[in-house]
Amino acid sequence: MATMNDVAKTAGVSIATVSATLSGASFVSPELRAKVTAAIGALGYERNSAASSLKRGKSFLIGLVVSDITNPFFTELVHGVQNLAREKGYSVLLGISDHDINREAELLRLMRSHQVAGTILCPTGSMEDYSSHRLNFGRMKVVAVDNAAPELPFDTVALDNTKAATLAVRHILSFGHQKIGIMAGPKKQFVSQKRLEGFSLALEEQGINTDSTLIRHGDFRMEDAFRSCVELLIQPNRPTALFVANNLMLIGIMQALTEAGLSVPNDMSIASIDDFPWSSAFQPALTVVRQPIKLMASAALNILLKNIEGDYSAPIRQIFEPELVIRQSCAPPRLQI
Amino acid sequence: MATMNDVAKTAGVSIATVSATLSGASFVSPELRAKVTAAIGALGYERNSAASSLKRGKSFLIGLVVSDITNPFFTELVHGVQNLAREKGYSVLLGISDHDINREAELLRLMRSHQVAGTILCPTGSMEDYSSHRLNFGRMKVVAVDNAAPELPFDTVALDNTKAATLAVRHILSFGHQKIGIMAGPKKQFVSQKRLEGFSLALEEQGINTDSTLIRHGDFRMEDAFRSCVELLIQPNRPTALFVANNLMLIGIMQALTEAGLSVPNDMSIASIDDFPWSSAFQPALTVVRQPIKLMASAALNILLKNIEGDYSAPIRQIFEPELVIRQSCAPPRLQI
DNA sequence: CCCTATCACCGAAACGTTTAGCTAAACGTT
DNA sequence: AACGTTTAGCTAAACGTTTCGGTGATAGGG
Repeated sequence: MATMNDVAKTAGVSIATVSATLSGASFVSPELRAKVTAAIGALGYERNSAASSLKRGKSFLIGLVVSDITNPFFTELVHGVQNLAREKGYSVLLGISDHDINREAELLRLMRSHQVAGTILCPTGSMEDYSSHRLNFGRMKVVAVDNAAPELPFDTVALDNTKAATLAVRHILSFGHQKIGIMAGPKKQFVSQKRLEGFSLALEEQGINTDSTLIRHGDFRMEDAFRSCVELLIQPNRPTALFVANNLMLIGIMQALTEAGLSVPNDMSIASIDDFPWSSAFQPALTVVRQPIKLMASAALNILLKNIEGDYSAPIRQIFEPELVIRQSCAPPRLQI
Repeated sequence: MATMNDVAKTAGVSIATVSATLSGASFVSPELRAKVTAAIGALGYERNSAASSLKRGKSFLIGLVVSDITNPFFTELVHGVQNLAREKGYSVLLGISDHDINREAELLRLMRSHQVAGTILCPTGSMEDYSSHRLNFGRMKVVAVDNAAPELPFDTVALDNTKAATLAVRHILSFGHQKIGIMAGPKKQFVSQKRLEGFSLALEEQGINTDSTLIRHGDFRMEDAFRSCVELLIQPNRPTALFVANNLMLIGIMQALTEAGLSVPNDMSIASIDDFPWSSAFQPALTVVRQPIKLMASAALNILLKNIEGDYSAPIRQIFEPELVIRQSCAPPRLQI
C-alpha cells in the first residue's frame, strides 16, 4: 500500500505538498499539482483515513443510528443519508438499535470511539432517557430524527406529527365514522404521544370524545400490532375505522383483519402514517399520510454538516409537512344492523 | 477526551499496561488490571479507534456493500450482519451501490481507504466486471454474497439459485399450467442466469420447451417489472402463470395485475423467489421460495472473520438451501375459452 | 536599491495507539 | 551461590497524516 511519502518521492515534492494537493485548501502551483496527481495515479495511492482521522481529531465518518432497519421508513432514510453523505465525502457508519435503549447507548459510544464527525440518531427512548445521564453525549454532534422531542439538547428534524394524525383522522371522519380506534405507538415515545394527540384533536373537532377502550399501544412493529388488533376486534365495542400510527403496524393489522375475515374498507376503514413503496400494491390500496423522507434525510445531513463545520448557534428544530395520500382503504361505515 | 496516557497516569501504570489490559492478550496482574479499569471508569475513557487502526494497519470496521437497501432481502442481510458484527466487536461501514458498478467500485476504494478489516460485498456486476481490471480488489479481504459467481476470486455465499427456481416452477407446474412466463433478473447477473436456468430445467422435466416470448428480463426493481408485466399481458400469447425472480419485481407485478383487472390466482398464478415480512399480508398471500438470510449473513461474517484472523485456504463457496413456502397465489389455470 | 509582503513550498513535530525489545525481580535447578 | 528461565511491567519507536513555522524567491512601495 502506497503512502503519501511514496507519492511525494515519485512526484519529487514534499509530503506537505501532497497533503495540500489532496485537501485542496492551500495553494499549490499547477505544475506540482499535475506531478502529484500523476504520481497518485501511477501508484494507485489512497489516503489512509485512520492516519488522517488521528491527526485531524475527527474522521470523514458520520454515524447513523436507526431503531429498525426492517422498517421502510428507516430504510429510505438510510438510503438518502448514505447517498448525500457520499457526495459530500463522508461515509456512514451504521448502527441498529432494534428499539433497545441500551444498545443505542452502546452504539453512540462506538460512534464516538470511531471519531465520527457527527451522528444522525433516530432515538428510541423517552425524554427521561436523554435528559437523565443514562446517555452521555459528551461533546458529540448529534441531530435527532423522527422521534425527536424539542426538549432534546440537540438539533432535531421531525414530521409535524400532530398534523399528520389529524389529516388521517379527519379523512376517516369525512366518511361519517363515529367509532374510530387508534393503534398508537409506545406510550413513552414522543412521536407516539404527538400522533395520539392529533388523533384526539381531530375527534374533538367533531365533538367526539376519545374513547379509551378504542386506544391500543403497540411497539411500532408488525407482530405486536397483529395481537393488539385481534384484541380490539373481539371486544364488544368494535370500531368501524382504525387509525394506525406507522407502516409496520399497519401491515400487522391488515393481516389480522384478513384472518378475521373482515374486508377493508367495507367492514373497517383504515388510514395510517408512513407511505411505503408497495402500499399501493395492497388490496385495497392503502390510504396513508406520507412523510417527506428524502427531504428529512437531506435536512438532517445538512444541519449536521453545518454543525460540524463549526458555525453552531442554538439548536435547530426543523418540522416537515405531512401529506395525505388518499387511496382506497377508507369508506363510509356499514349501516348498523 | 481522555487518552490512554491519562488513564496510565491516574492508574499509576505505564501506557503499555493500559493497552495490554484493554486488548486482553498479554498478562496483567489482577491488581493493576483493577486499577486500570477503575481509572478508565473514572475518566470515561474510550479507545481512539483511529489511532488504533493506524498502528495496527487495520480497523475494527467491516465494510458492507449492498446493491439496494430498499429491498427487504438486503435489509435483513444488513440487519443480520450488523448484529453479529457488533457482537464480535466490529462496526459496519455501509455502502449502497444502487446497482451501479462504478459506484460499487468507488465504495470498495472507500472501504480500503478506511482500513476495513474486510468487506462483505453483494456484487451488482457481471463476471467480466470482476475478472477484468475494472475493479481492483488489491489484497482486500472480500466475501461475496447473493450474486456470487464461483469464478470470483474470493469466498462466496449464495443460495442454490437453480434449485430455488426449480422448486417454484415445479409447484406452478403441479397445477397443470402449460404456458408459464418468467420475470427474470438482469441478463448479465450470475444470479439471474441461474434462476432462469432452474426455470427452464423444471419445464424440461415436464417436456415443455422454453418459449422465448414468455421470458422478460427486469432489473430486480419494481417499476421495471411493472412495465415488463404490462408488455407480457398485452401480447397475444399470454401465460397463465408467472415465475418471478425476486421480491421487488413481484410487487411491481402484483400492481400491474391489479391495474389490469386480473385476479391472482384465478387469472394468473404467481410464485417468486424471496420471502419478505409482509408477503403473507397480501391478497392473496404469496407463494414464494425463502432464502435463509440470517444463516447467510452469519456465514458471510464468519467466513470473513476467519479470513481476517489469518487462516486462509482456498476460496470457500457456501451454498444454501432454498425453501418453498406455499401460500395462496397458485391455482389451476382457467379453462381456455 | 533596500525593506517588507506575499507566495509556493518544505521540514518536522505532533496525533494516540500498539508492540518489539528491555529491565528487573522472582523462582528453580544445579 | 551461580545460573538460566520465566514473568510483569516499562520505554520508546513506529504507524501515515496534517499543520505550524520557516525559507527562499519574487514583487511592490518608498
